[in-house]
Amino acid sequence: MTKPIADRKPIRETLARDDRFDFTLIELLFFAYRDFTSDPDDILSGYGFGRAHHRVLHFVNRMPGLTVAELLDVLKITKQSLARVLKQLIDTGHVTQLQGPRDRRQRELYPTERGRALALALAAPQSRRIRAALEEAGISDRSAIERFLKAMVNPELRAQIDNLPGNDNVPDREDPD
Amino acid sequence: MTKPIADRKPIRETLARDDRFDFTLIELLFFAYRDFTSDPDDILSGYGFGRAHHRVLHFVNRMPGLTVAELLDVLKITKQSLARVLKQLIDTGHVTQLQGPRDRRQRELYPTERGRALALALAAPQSRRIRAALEEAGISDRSAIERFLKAMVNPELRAQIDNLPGNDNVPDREDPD
DNA sequence: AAATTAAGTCAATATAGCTGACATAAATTC
DNA sequence: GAATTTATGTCAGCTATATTGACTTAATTT
Repeated sequence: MTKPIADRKPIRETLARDDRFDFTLIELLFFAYRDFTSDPDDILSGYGFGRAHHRVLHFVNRMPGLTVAELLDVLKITKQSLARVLKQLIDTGHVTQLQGPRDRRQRELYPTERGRALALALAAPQSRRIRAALEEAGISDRSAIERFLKAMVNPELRAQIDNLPGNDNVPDREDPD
Repeated sequence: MTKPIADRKPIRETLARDDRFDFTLIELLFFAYRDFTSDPDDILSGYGFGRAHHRVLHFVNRMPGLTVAELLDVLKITKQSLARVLKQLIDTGHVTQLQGPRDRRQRELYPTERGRALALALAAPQSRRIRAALEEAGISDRSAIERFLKAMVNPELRAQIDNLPGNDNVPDREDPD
């Protein structure tokens, strides 16, 4: 006997239709997100940057002056992971650090002109894709998409989304009945 | 002069409201997808598996008998990337290979009982999250979410989605007017 | 018989994340 | 004022996931 690795008999049936599983939306989220991120990925590779740089650049542009700790909290990565990426963005003149005015231990992060331009260049194709999708899909109630995606986020993190500029206008659905 | 790295002057203004950019949906997609994938990630780490194993396992379960080449085409990764992950799934008895009946060069991939069970265990929390989100967001027209996500996918890949079992019922919107 | 195809494998590389340990400076607490 | 905590930065090493390129084997097609 080689190894008792259970039963290797092949299952030939696909997954049955089952109310407990939503394969359609699971797969749509996978494919949609993959193509959604491919637009900026192509641009970034020209700079030697990756998706990690994009995320840092995006939030530094959306929340200019946020501290390193705040950025870590938004991205949910470790200080060491951020370090390399942030250093590259600073070295290439996309991001600038300023000593915190109240607490001089803090480093406030700001985009430079160059960093702002790159952030917009990355957001442009993603925005075009979203706009085209809303139109093609004939979405009349855009807020339904926003409510759904927001409800997919862990509840304790939703406040963070509201605190981003221009996002406080999407209430968590306060029961309109 | 140190290095002419353009202008390092910090930009203190956040990104202006601008019709050309959809920061709200860009960020919602980021946060929603991150939390959506965190559910299976936690389970997978207990097996020493990662997200790559999840994707392979998922599609082998959804399309039992698909060949290695077909799987590569769905995942859009290289043969060498798949090799390690697939080998681990086969070694642990989650996936089985059968020689193709027509073309004996092909290897048809099937889930085992164990692989089927794990695929369902991974789909369960994701499906629960989706169901809760649809409910919390008060989505009356679920098909709008499906149409939007599908329209986010590159057009040439949408046929692939239709070919998955149970998905041929979400037309690309053939202009209902 | 020759060319092509499906799959597998070897080696090297890149990116993005991780843990743990430690250093520095500034702020807070005792 | 001394001790502790906090914010940031940095070193070293590790893991997972992907890449490219080169090559092999076996089977099919031309």
